[in-house]
Amino acid sequence: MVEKGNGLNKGEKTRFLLLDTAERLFGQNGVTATSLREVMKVADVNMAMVHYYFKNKEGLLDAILERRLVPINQARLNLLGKYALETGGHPIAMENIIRAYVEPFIRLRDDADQGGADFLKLFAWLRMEPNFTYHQLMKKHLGDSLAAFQKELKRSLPDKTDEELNWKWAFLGGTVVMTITLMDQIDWFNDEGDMGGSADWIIQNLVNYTATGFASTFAPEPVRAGRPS
Amino acid sequence: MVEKGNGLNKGEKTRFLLLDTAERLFGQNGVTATSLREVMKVADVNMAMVHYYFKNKEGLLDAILERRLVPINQARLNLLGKYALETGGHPIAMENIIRAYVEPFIRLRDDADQGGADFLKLFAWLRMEPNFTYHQLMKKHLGDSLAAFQKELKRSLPDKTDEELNWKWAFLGGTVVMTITLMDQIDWFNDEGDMGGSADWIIQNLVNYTATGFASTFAPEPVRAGRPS
DNA sequence: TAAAAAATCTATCATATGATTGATTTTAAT
DNA sequence: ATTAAAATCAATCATATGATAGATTTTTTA
Repeated sequence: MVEKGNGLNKGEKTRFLLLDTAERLFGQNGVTATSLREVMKVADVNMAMVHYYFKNKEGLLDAILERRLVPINQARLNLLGKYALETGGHPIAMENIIRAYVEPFIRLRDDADQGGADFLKLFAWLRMEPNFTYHQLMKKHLGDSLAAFQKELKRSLPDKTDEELNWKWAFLGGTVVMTITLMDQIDWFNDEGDMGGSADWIIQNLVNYTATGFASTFAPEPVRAGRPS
Repeated sequence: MVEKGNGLNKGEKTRFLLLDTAERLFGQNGVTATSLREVMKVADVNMAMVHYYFKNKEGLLDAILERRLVPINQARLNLLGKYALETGGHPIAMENIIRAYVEPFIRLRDDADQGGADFLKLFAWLRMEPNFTYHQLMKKHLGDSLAAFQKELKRSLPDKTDEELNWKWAFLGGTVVMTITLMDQIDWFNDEGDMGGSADWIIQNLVNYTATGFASTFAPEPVRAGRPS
């Protein structure tokens, strides 16, 4: 329900219906575990429609990712740009780099439609999935904005090696993914309730935690054959 | 090949063979994406053997988890006990709590057999998997040691709320999972090579990073209906 | 209103899956 | 050597899956 029923012709309507339904089921049960038949049944749409609109299951997933990640990337870059403007040429504070990356993403949770939250789960699952095809799909939709963040990262912490920054950025990714999983999962520790808290609160703490971690010191890089440091 | 072929009778031998093979394939391709037929084919063992030894696919996964996690939990608690002894009644330093938790786990990567590394991937994937059955399996095998760590955590950082500690512990989990994924994945950033480094180096940095993060400050906890703080 | 295009439907293909049964072989015990 | 138990095997069941082809309906265009 990203697009309400405003002025959509018949085809667009079922296309969106499929995207919404698949996003929900993929997020709730995982991509592999969700059959196209199930999607069609829930959406109350004919079997053949997936192939008509998306060619195949992978195409469907691709469209889901695109629909959400294009605006997300845009928002991330906008925020990054805003912070860059504020500092007037100086490096952006770590907190703000992280915030620019995390905030548009986590905020999906509070989207008017449940779809945002479902997408987050789908994304978290996808990030950990060993399936290479799915990974490539993700990178395809994330790749562009990543470079900008890497650049700002390096500017903000010029003394750190690329390897250290890459690892820490990955740590951030893991924290984000786990946050997503936990926001929605039953409490991992208590078997009841959730680990709720508003998106704002979570974002704030996630940013603080990660920014602090970025300040930590990595051990001297071990010498590795064939990789110039 | 956790157990070499010493003194195993026929049944135990194929049982271990199945565990090894399934662990490898589950880790490399994911549980859902790996069919029992594939496992049997690779192990060169008859189809019915899974059900003979493990009842079904879930039973197989269960056995895999148990084989690895029982010693891991033991090692974790041993380390924690060692550090507790060293401090002589005083709270254990955050670094050491985290190290006790992380080290036995990450070190699986350097096991003589590739199985340890495969298991790590399996575990990481499992942690993010929405499938509730699989989650319960994990908790069943992790539950016991978790309490001990929570207790030491609280002792070490008595001023933090339980909620903050739970969140940060979850952050640690996410970082660990991402580390596992990354240790073995082709470089997420550069499309080539891996993000290697010895297990020791990685553990050291992971511990530093996370311990630093634990010192960060959470925003004041928002009031939540029905949940006493 | 007639023709063209878009969208939907029914039916089906080819294959993969987890699971089970009952016969058969191998191993261990007497 | 004989017998009981353990382990393996081939064959099959019931079902689920992604995908496609071709007919049919609906919508749009001229």
